[in-house]
Amino acid sequence: MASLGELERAVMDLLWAGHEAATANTLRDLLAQSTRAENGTAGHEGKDLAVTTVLTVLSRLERKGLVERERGTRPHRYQAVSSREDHTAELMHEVLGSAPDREAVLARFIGSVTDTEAETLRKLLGLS
Amino acid sequence: MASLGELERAVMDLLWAGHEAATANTLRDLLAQSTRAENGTAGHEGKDLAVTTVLTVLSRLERKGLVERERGTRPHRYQAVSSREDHTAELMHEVLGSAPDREAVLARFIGSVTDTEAETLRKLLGLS
DNA sequence: AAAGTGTTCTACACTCTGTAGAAGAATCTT
DNA sequence: AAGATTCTTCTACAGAGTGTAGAACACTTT
Repeated sequence: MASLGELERAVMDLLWAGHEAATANTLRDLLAQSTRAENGTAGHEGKDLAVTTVLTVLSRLERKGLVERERGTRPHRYQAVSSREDHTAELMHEVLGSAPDREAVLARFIGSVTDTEAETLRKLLGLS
Repeated sequence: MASLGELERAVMDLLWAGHEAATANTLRDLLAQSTRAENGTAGHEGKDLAVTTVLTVLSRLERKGLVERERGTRPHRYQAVSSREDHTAELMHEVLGSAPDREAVLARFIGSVTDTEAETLRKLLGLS
C-alpha cells in the first residue's frame, strides 16, 4: 500500500524536514536547491521542475493519504499527515505483519540490530 | 530495492512454505490450487497460468536476488535464497534505515507492538 | 476588466508486472 | 538417429504507477 517514487519521496522528505505547511512553489524551490547540492554545485545545475509537476506529485501523495492540503488559503499549503517517524514505524509494522510468524521475524530483526539500538529498545521495553 | 507484485509474492510464498526446491511446473500447479482454494471451490475455478508465465516470474525473482535456480538438473529447480523470516527482517531494517532518526522510529514502533510481541522482544533482549 | 498567480485536466514517455506465444534446446522413445 | 516430448529463452503486449509538463480554467489584485 505504500511505495513512493523518487520524486514523491523527495517531496515527502522536504515536508518532513521543515514541517511547516509549504506551498508547491516553495517545494519546487527547495527541490531545485537539494538537487543542486547533490551535484556538488558544479555545472549540471539542479534541474528545476515545473510547478505543475510538483502539484501533480502532491495530488498523488494526497490521494495516497500521506499529505494533507489546506484548501482555504489561496496558494494551497501542504503538509505531511504523519511524522516521518510515525510513518516509518507504521511501515515497519506492515512489513512485520506480512509474515505469518511474527515472533520469528522479530528474532531475526533483533539479531541484526546495532548495540545502540538494542540499548534503546531495552529502555523502551523495560518501562512497561 | 524490494517490492513484489502480486504474483511474484504468491510464488515467493510457495517457495517459502514448502522449502524444497521446486520446478516451474510444480509451482504452476500449486498456484492453481491456492487460487482455487481462495474462491471457495465454486465455479470461477482457479485460473491456471501458463508455465511460461511462472518461468518469467521466476527469472525476475532471480534477477532481484530472491530466488536461486539449479541449472544442473533438467527441469530447473528453484528455491528462495533466504527464509521468509530473514527476508522480512531484512526488509524491516531497510525501512528502519530509511529514516534519519532510527531511535525515534524504534520508539514509535515499540509503542504499537502487541503484548506478546513485547514479551518476545524482552526475552530476546535479555530483560526478564 | 486586465494582468498575474495558482490549480486542475490531459497527455505522454518510461518502468514494472502479469501474461503468454513462438522459437530454440535438451531429453526420451522407439 | 529421427521424431516426439518437455523445458527454457525470447519477444511481445497490455495495464498500472511515476516523472514530467503544457493547456485550460479559476481566483486575486490592481
